[in-house]
Amino acid sequence: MPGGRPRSFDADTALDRALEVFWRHGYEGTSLTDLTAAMGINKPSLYAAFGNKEELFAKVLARYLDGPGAYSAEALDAPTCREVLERLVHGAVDLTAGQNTPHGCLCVTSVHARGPDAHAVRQDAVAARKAGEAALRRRLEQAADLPSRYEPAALAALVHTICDGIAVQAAAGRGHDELRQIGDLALRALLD
Amino acid sequence: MPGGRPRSFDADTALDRALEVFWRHGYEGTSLTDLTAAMGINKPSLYAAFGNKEELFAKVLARYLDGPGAYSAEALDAPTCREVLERLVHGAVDLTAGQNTPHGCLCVTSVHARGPDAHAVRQDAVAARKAGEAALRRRLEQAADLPSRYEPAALAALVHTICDGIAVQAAAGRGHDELRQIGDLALRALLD
DNA sequence: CAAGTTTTTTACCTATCGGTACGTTACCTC
DNA sequence: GAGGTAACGTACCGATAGGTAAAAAACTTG
Repeated sequence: MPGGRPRSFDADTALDRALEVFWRHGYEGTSLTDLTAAMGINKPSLYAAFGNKEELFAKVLARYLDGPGAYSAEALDAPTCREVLERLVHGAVDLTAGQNTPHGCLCVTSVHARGPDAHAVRQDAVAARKAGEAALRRRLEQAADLPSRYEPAALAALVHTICDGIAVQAAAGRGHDELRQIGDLALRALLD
Repeated sequence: MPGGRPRSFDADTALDRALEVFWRHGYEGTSLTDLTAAMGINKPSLYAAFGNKEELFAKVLARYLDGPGAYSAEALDAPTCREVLERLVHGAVDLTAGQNTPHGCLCVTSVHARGPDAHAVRQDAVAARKAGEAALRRRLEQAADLPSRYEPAALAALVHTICDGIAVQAAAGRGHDELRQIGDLALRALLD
């Protein structure tokens, strides 16, 4: 029964192109023209495949979270508390100051999209951030080796705050190696 | 010789209104209509008094830095190293999660304005951030009580990173009291 | 009061924004 | 091959973006 002209582009690679653009220029700094140019499709194709700009961004954010941002969940599988935090901090540095990717974190830049049309987008980013922190808190609650001076919730919040700071620094132009040193210093202060 | 119609508004209070709007909605999320409405003047008056949107923002940023942001420079006058860092961190919490001001830091949100028309604005913000960190580094270099495990430059960078993280958390909706606890935990980890 | 100066107001400019109507093209099924 | 279906390209929509031209209004100086 179905038929119809087949799609001339791959939806996943198109999403990856959109991710690159949103990541580099932010939600508000990205126009539909930027998107269609990068994705290699026209506006009607974009709308048919992904909905409007907001919905496209939601799909892009999801792809970001379980692509480049997947380290954040995977870090929780590390055996020791120290290793979990190391992987989170080092992962944040690598993600936000990578060589072949835009600088900064999509989830952090999107929190700062505060124009009238960016409400939904900001909410999406805030929700993703809350989920990530809650996961870390649960991991720390069940840790046998958490230093006794820390409450899980408080440490989880602080670690996420430090990772946010790293993302800001990366977005402001600080390079990977310098950020790595900052991260290591933070880890030492927290755990030694 | 000079004469002319007198200005019907006060330039400084108009700047304060513009600051409130830019702070709340970001550079890219703020339109000239938003600005003129908040400032109580029309566009031609705005252009005559402050130049274009970019120049207005630069003036607003300067006003922000030595108004709400002045704590950052004043903190350096504290007698002890610990007190300097305390005042910086607590100041960041109060600034970014204040009751009567928008949440977040203008300087941090502006780093995330990455659209095509926001180049100059982003550069302004980055420059202000660099200056602030350099001032802290110099203060720590001349400190007699800097814990020996720290290099001044590295600690300055880390403290500013933590303050950036606090600003992000505030922009994402975390409240003042929670942020204060996060800041105190960071201070304890750094200095105890 | 007249001349000169500066601000204010209104109305408008072009470019671009996100989003869509519509006719054409390419495919599958019969 | 004919008919149905879905994506394609083009050309367009109203709204709004940042920015400005020009005349009316309010002041100072002579």
